[in-house]
Amino acid sequence: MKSRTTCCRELERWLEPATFKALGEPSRAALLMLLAGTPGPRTVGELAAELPIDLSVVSRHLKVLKDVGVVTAERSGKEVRYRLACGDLVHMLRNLADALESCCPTGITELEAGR
Amino acid sequence: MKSRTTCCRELERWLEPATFKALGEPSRAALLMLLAGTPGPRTVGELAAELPIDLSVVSRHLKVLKDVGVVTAERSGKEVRYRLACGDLVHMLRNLADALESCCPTGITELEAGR
DNA sequence: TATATATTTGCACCATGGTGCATTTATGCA
DNA sequence: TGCATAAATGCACCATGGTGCAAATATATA
Repeated sequence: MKSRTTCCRELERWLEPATFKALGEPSRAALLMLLAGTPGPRTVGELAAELPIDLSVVSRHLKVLKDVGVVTAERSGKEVRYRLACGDLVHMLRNLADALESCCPTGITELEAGR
Repeated sequence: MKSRTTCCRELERWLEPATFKALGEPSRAALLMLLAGTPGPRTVGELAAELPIDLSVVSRHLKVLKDVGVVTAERSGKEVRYRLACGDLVHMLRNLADALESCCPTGITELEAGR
């Protein structure tokens, strides 16, 4: 098990507020699920067609997700194809879980969780 | 590997916007790190003493974290001891990571991550 | 160049929410 | 009961940000 000071550095590294704020907005969470729901990239128009919000708003949400590295964008002619950065996201979540687990004394944790 | 429809249900289950919104606020992220940084519970006053915000604000932030299950509260005399629900949080993060991984075709994912 | 389509950006509106101060509530003790 | 301490709540202020519409930009094609 890592030391407590080490786990705190790890926590600070992976608990990026901007990323969680990006994922914490319902419309953006819906976008993420749409992107995860089908293989391959999707255009802004395709995504907007499946949500009850304006295309321009979808474009802005995708920019937010791109800025925190949750999605990647690639222009293809007139369209821009957005793709979920699945590997990076999974990597972040697992590292954060590991960091938290390093911090929390397992015994107490299990007790608290009531299992 | 789970089917795509299954992974979407799992995603919807674990990608709770309220939880991520709670973690996406810098002051609350700081609270989480303080709670993870030392073993055992902390009182509102102790936590407020380590942050540049008013005690009342800390109290409110802790309520938000409690409402989404990130921390637990236990009154002990005049004090209220807040504790990180570490096990639940780790559980949620790992399940979310698994759901995402089930959705994303691994080959494409690895390519995107540039590894 | 002119036109059409896809996306982004400027703008204004408005809801949400983070903040501090003052007050209230909860608890323990004399 | 009265007083002191810890925490929560009411309130007002203000910054942030989600939203739609219109205009601007990017790209392909005639």
